[in-house]
Amino acid sequence: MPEAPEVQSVLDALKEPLQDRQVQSVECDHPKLCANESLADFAALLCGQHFRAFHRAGKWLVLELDQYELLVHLRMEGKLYVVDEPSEDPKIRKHIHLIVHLDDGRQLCFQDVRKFGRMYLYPKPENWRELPVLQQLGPDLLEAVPDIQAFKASLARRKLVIKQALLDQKLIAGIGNIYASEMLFEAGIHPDTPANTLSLEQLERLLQAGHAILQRSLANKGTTIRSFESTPDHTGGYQNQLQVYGRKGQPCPRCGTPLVLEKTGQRSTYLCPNCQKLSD
DNA sequence: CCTTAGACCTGGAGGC
DNA sequence: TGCCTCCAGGTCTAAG
Repeated sequence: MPEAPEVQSVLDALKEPLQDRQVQSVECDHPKLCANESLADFAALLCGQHFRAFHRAGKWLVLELDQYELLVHLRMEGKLYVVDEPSEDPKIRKHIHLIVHLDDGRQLCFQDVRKFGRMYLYPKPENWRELPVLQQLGPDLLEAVPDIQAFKASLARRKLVIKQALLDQKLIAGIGNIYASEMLFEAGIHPDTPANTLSLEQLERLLQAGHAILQRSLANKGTTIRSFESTPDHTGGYQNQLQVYGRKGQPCPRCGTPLVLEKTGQRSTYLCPNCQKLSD
């Protein structure tokens, strides 16, 4: 579900309620939630810690504690939010897999229908950016437009199409399936173009467009297609500005040609067959 | 090293 | 109403 703007929206919503709060106790019913600690150790290590700082890298949330970094990846449908009391609706309640009780009586909840979301708990390094999982990530496109020469070089010896390259977090971080379609449309590039055939100018146009789209989406608190909420009842607003994603058959906003849906590497891709020509 | 299919999960939507 | 199939904002793994 969430891409960089949605993750940033979640993080922004957590900062105020979590700042300097202490963990009193932890309830967790999902042994696989924390990928690098047993359930018992995970809960025990969290207890007594205070939330001290908050960061995002790509689609990762980084919650800094006194002695640990808690990394959270929401994957497709994970939600992380603070409430006075979690919902009593059993349909929601059954998907809350972690409750962290805070010293002000409020509760940090992790809710995830599909149980794809994952957390890691690591001892705090000197700098949070040294965390092993984050070392794998390419430059973050929400944060800045990366160096285009370097990006081109990273694609040079790869045999993959540009749509797939945009989704590879090692090459560039923060883009997901929605914004990949949007930025390719904005830049007028066909998703199946071999990534290593794009010119510097094309890549520049693509990443500039992508950065602007991610920033604009963040300003709207993200995109809500199915289920995204930064906090309960707070949906994003960017879905109203999507140009192509989810709009199969509707007229291209630029030329009026019906938009099409195709699969690239098992994932849906939306494009305008007229504005985004293959060949070259 | 790189690429690709399958796995991980659940629920909603649409066809019959 | 019920059953079946397909689909979903992501990423890891196993195998070629």
